[in-house]
Amino acid sequence: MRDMISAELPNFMPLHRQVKEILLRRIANGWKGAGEALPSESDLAADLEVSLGTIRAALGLLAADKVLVRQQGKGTYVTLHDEARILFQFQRLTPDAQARQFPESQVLSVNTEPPDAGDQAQLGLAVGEQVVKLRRTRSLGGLTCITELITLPVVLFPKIEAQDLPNNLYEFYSVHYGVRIAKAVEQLKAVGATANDSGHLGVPVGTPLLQIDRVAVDLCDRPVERRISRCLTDDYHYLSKLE
Amino acid sequence: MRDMISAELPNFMPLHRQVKEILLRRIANGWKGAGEALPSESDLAADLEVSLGTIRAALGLLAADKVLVRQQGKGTYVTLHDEARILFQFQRLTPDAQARQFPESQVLSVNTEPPDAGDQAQLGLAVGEQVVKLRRTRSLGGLTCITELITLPVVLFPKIEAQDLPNNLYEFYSVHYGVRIAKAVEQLKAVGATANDSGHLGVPVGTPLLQIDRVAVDLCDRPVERRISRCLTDDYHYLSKLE
DNA sequence: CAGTGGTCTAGACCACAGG
DNA sequence: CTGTGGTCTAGACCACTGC
Repeated sequence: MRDMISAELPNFMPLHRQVKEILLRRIANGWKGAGEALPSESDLAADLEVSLGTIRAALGLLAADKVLVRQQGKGTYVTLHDEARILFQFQRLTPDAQARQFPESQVLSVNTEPPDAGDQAQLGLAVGEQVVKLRRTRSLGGLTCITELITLPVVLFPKIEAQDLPNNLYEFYSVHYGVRIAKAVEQLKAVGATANDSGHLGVPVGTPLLQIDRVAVDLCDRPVERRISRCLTDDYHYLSKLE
Repeated sequence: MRDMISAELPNFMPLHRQVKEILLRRIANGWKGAGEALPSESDLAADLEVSLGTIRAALGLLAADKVLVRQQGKGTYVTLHDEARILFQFQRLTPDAQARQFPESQVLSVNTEPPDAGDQAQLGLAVGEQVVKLRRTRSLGGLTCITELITLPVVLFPKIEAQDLPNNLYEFYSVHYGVRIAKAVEQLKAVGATANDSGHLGVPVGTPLLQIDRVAVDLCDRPVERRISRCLTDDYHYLSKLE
């Protein structure tokens, strides 16, 4: 078994970490789709020829990374990017007085363009590589409060201009392009509304907005989406947990 | 053993969770101070009459919660709130072009006052309970870029007005008042600079600032500090990881 | 009922720190 | 060298799910 693992993954690691990486790689390659069940612990243990405890450690790590969901008595499933999960993991903007909710979206335009310097760096693009820029506005509780500019490498998302884009993009990426968002890093700043923001949000130029510059990565930590959101925060706040 | 645990902690939980809670309670009560080493795994196992694996699971949970730090070959230690750790866990405001650094502080005033409605709710104060309000400014790389208002229940921090307050408050709380900050929740908004902000930061009234409203809790999840920071973000950003 | 994941145990061996 | 935590194993029993 150690030999088999070494063949699949040369570098040294504890066994349970190696098992984790093997399973992660398999999942990233489409071995099991979102929502599908993995084989049982004992089947996996037999398959990979390691003990149950080692398999459990690996599955536990993947569950902690939110790649898998485990349910006693049922099985282990590949995480589904349904709205509830997106809301929990990625939607940090919350109404001050109510529960978190999924924002509605209105697409403004979709264009293939050359990337700017920031896109180039954040998405790790090859020289000359083109990107798709998706502009939209979003509303929470009926009030338009976000302008959004989404940048995607055209290589990963061919012909996305022709598609009908839903509200929940991460689920859409997964279903139509096999691109699964695993996590993201956001940089926040306070900025003044531009003329463009002003028109869409109905506030004066210079109004303080919360700008969120997000880079989302897939299961293998490759950056696949950049998203700049500019949000009105009079009745909303961004929630951040430090633990 | 089960009976002994039941005596210390009546409600049902898996054994390793119970062990975790027992150790957490002991630490919160000053059993071991910040930086001190815990007994070895086998000593703890013998003491609590559970298997090594169970002790390891409990210690692993506490390490994941950053209450403990484990070092192979040395031992298990209560987490120390040194600058490096504070920087890593609580200092999310980062220069755009440089590494994270610890901000310098200038104390403006320290006063005992009645709490406002927000303090009352966020800190879970008893009716009529007084608070200490600490106002200061902070600078990163020589430039004053943050105004800060810190609110503390006077019950937990008696005579703090008379103390000389250092830059690293969380370490100070731990050493002088036995209050150990474990984690925090922050609510972020974009706001316009007030006349007060304007004076301290040297920017026009209305300049967009990032307002961070933090409530920090101790090991037992009791809120112990509220802190409202208003930050210039021209050359800084707030880093948030979604995982 | 059978099959799943959840918990607990006991014991072995390894890697590392420090005298 | 001893003692620490880190890893791996094997096997037992429990709790939950769904037929």
